Amino acid sequence: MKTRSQTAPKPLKTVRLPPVKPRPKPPPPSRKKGQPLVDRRRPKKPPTAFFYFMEDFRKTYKEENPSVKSMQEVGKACGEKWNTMTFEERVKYYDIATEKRAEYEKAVAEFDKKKESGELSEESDYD
DNA sequence: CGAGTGATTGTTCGC
DNA sequence: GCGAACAATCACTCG
Repeated sequence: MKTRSQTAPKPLKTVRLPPVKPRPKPPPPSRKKGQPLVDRRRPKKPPTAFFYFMEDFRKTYKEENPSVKSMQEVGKACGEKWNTMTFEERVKYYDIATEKRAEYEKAVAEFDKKKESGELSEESDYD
């Protein structure tokens, strides 16, 4: 047990995320044709540690509460559990999220590169 | 039949 | 520094 660095889990460095606010044109999810829409536009924001936790929590919750239908209740349960979780447990998810963000950063760099190349000049046409 | 809604926290950007 | 907005999930609901 080395020093329990119970400090706030924020070893995250500021990564340059592309502006997600100005959504020029949200691609219709109905477009099942062709490749996943992830390749069409900028990579979406990676899920946060909380979401990774929810991903696992979801299954457990559904198994213990098969009567639950909407995610709203699960979301609440997740938030409550998340707050009761210990720092060490949360760190596990933080670590995943951090790693994922690194990959995302890379994806953005590549995406930007392609954009300049002209491959993704624009959404010429979904079809 | 299609797309939005709702609830949770985390992360990031703009000013 | 704060506010706004978006990330996944999935039954339900409106037009």
